[in-house]
Amino acid sequence: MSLKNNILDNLNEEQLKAVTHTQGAVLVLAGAGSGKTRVLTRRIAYILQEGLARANQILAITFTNKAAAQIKERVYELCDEDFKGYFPWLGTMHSCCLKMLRQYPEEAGFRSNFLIYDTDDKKSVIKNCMKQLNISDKAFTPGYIASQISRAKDDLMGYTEYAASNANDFQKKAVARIYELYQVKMKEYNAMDFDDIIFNTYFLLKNNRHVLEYFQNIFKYILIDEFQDTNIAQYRIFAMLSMKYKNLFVVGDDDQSIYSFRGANIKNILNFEKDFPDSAVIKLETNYRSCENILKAANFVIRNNVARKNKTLKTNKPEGSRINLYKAYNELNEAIYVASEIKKLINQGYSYKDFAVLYRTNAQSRVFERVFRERDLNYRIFGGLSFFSRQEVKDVLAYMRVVFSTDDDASLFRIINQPKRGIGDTTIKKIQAIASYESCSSYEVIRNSDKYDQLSSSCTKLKAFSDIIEKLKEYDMPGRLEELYDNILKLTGIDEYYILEDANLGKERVENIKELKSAIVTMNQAQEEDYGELLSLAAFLENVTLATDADKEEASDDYISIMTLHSAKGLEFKVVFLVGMEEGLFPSFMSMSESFEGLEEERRLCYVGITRAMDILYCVYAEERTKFGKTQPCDQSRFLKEIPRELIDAGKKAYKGSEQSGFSFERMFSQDKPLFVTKGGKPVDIPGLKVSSEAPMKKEEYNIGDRVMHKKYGEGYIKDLYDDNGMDIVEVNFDMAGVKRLVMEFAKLQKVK
DNA sequence: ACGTTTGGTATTTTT
DNA sequence: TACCAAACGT
Repeated sequence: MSLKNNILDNLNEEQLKAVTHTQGAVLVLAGAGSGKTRVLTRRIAYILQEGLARANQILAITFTNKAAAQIKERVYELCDEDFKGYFPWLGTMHSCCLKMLRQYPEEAGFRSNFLIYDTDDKKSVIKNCMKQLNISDKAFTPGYIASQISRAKDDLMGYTEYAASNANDFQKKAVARIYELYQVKMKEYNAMDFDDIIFNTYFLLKNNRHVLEYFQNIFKYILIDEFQDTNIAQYRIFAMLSMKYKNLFVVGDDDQSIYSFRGANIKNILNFEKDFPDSAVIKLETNYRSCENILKAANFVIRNNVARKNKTLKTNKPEGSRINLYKAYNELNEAIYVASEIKKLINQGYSYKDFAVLYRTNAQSRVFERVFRERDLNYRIFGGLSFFSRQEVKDVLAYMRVVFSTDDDASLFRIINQPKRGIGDTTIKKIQAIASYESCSSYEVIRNSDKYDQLSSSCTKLKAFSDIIEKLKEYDMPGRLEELYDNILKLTGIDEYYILEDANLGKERVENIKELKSAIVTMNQAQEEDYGELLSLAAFLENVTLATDADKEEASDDYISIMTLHSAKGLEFKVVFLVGMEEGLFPSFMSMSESFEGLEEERRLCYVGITRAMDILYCVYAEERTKFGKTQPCDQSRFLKEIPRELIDAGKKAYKGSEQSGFSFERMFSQDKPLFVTKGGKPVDIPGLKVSSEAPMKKEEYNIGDRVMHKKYGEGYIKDLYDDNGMDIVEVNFDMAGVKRLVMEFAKLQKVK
């Protein structure tokens, strides 16, 4: 392995120690901007250079996809040539654990083609469980149940333990029942949720000695980034794996722990020192990122937290400008102000990529998107709902998933009537009842629907559906994913269906599923280039659920980053705008109602936000903001008050321009609803004009061009008559209501002379 | 079986 | 507001 010789250049004493201390466990407490990533990547390169391990004997864990990509890139940069065919295990907790599970699915209790369920899938399974158990979704929201189950798994509690430890709690006993049924169903579906990936990996290693030993022998070096954000289950896994070589290296900062809502546990740091009593502890306390004023502000904010190790970061950078504070009228004015400041700074020589707009909630992104687009500013919104979670994309993916695994009921019932093929709720209930009685999969019932009397009426439709799936299975082969995609569209006609359903929305949907195809093509190419092998359906589906949009290539890399404070962790920008700094929004109302711990976590989040900035920091809040459709007055965030006045430049007055008014004409006129038109633009029922409900119209009696009368839509001309999947459809162009597609059997049209 | 309307409700952060 | 489920009518 030949490496560039600068691996140890430009490191301070502590950093150097962290890089070169390669014997035994190491705990690095790294403040914000103290060169954590640099240490991590150099250490990997150093281990390789010294020949202490081959690349594939190194396991490096990050918290987000973005961080994994970044570290990968930097490690590759540091190493001149490739890794001689060996690759380090470098990825998120979830992707690395999944890799182990894929290697030993049977030992983990799953069939090899198990699938990963995302949050949506998970919620829909929980909903079904609640229905089945007759637990009203008013008692608990599915979201609450989901988080209870997650927390339990984070603490390695299965449903049995959960039930046992909550035996006296009436409500939690109900949760335990749902938890149990949920796990039973997931097993039937041969599926895991995100938390199961971790949970099952733990028990895979714990219960299978040979598997544990296999991986213990592989991983000579284990590195974990963002250690403060790991939960108990995650920590246990990697502690177990490193018991042989004991080379566990963890980096973290208690002040940046912002994921306790996901079970992250500071106790892990204490456990670490207990489990590895000889561990070296290294502190990185010099910040190389932010100007002094910014760092001072961050320190002043974070010192208000009670539960923290006392430390103060120092910087060697210049004082810099003071923190800009701006009070906007409302969220629109806020976005306009940010846009104008960005334009101003761009004229002074900054470029788009130097800016980040950070907010507490994804919902805040909208205004920025609109305003930036109007002003031709290059931007990119991270997070929010990912491309792969759009309805239409999920539809097509559901076909792919069912082809891959017919046990996947969540996907199966998503597409069984999408596009409409006349299979409704009643039929679905029957199928599920039969499946549980026969203890086979729902898909098997569908495929053999002719054998069940209860399904006689829908058997033809069900067969037609399963025939499509069976035909598609032919393409479940590495390298044939594009064909699979093409045939899904061809055999289901789902693209035409979207258009038929709603011409405008449909167009957008078709665009999106076309983009899915280019995603397939891109991933296929990447797979060939990186690994010299064809992309399998399994690998594709996994990428799609586990990867967010981090790996989506952008045409230009010069854009303003717009994202939540959470996604900004680990990143840095020359200019940062912290927007929506208002009580109730940030700190969020939810966190304040919990406990003081919730508030402290918000404060850490604020600390993370401030320390993202290198040169200039803006804090913006609005006097009033629209929340749930209502305009509400806002107070500035308590965090702003924690920054001493002398660090703040509040001289920024309201943005002077034609658009400054707090009263928004734009909003007033952009309402969808016209003021003086009858409801929905449709004619209102006129009393006295009754249409007798006669026998259903017969196809033979009508022709294209006939004038007909409809009870609700009024009069119009028949535009088209045709058969759609066994249903007679009539399309009528109504004078008032426009073109409507009606099922002849129910339309009850009357001929008009 | 499907489409539309209505009424009720939720509203944090991510793999 | 925006989204969803149940109710209602076709």
